[in-house]
Amino acid sequence: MKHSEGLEWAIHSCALLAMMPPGTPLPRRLLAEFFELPEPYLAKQLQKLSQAGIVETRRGPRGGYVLARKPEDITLLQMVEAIDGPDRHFVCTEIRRCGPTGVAGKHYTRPCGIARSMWKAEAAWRKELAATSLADIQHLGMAETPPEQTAKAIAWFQANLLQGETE
Amino acid sequence: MKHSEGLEWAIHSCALLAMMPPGTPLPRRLLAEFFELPEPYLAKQLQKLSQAGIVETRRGPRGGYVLARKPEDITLLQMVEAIDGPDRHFVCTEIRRCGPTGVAGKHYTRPCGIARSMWKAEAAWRKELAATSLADIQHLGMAETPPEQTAKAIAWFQANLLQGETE
DNA sequence: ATAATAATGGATATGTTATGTCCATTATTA
DNA sequence: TAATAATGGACATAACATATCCATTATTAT
Repeated sequence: MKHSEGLEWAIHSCALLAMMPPGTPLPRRLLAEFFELPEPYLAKQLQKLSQAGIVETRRGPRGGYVLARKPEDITLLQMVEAIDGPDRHFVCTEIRRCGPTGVAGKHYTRPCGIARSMWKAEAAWRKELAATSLADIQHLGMAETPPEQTAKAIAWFQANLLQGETE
Repeated sequence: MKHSEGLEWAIHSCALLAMMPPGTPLPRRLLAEFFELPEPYLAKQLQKLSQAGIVETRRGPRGGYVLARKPEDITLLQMVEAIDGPDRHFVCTEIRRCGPTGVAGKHYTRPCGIARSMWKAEAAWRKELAATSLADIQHLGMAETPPEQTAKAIAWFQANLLQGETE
């Protein structure tokens, strides 16, 4: 029971896109290089973000990924559901109906109480995720990123992404 | 990203143990038969519950499993952690330190904000689980179990568990 | 138009975890 | 002493996450 590592990549990718100057698509190759991630698999995660409408894509030269909405309007829950899917974590297989004492399904009017209790806890989790936006995460990130890294990152993007931009 | 099916079995097993007359150990064979579950694999789940101190075991004839505490004192969180482990679901691999712009680990004073946000949501989930006891679940279960099933269950236990008890 | 760039989506391979089974051992009761 | 029942280790299988590859489509610059 743990989240896929791809989720971590996806959220960090969104956080990075949120820091880019507006209207500057970031190609997958640079994203993968920036985090030292395997590009083909990262592609799968970005595809899911794209299909979920969280990022938009621009094909061709000078293309890449951009956020589809303002960071304030992208929640952690949306990113999590884009990658891990919308399904509940606790699956009820209705074992209460099985065995020698089970009765016909129609006699069970409500979902099993165990499932409902588990789902209630999941709802609390989702609520917290829905209350956290990419802007909130950005804010946390700014406070904790070492200044050295920020400087290096700016220089790196200058060299790799924006080279020739001003020629 | 979903819970193991064994978790469902474990919680239902505890709920069943909670309904047994006090001091009556329920052997694994009957538990498995009652829910139509594969006994050897159910054994693994019960072992975890036993190691976590949630159930106690009695070996030998007339042995089996009994709850180690009153249902009020067993929480959903304890059962979940017994089966799925205590680890966090979101694992932070610190990819912020990777790549061409990462700096030495000592410069990062706090855990990554993305991880902290995910963990905050998990804390809300755990809090809800910790607030739900086996007694609460029992209460929900009683309200939703068809009377026919209750009758069949009592008869079945009379026939299988308590036979010869009063001879 | 053409060449180069970049995302898409399908197919496939690999590795890890969950699921399931088996058995020898230990503990307990009749 | 024989039967019952949990324990824990070893092992097999199935499902899912991770990873790679490639042909295709879309776009931009020349």
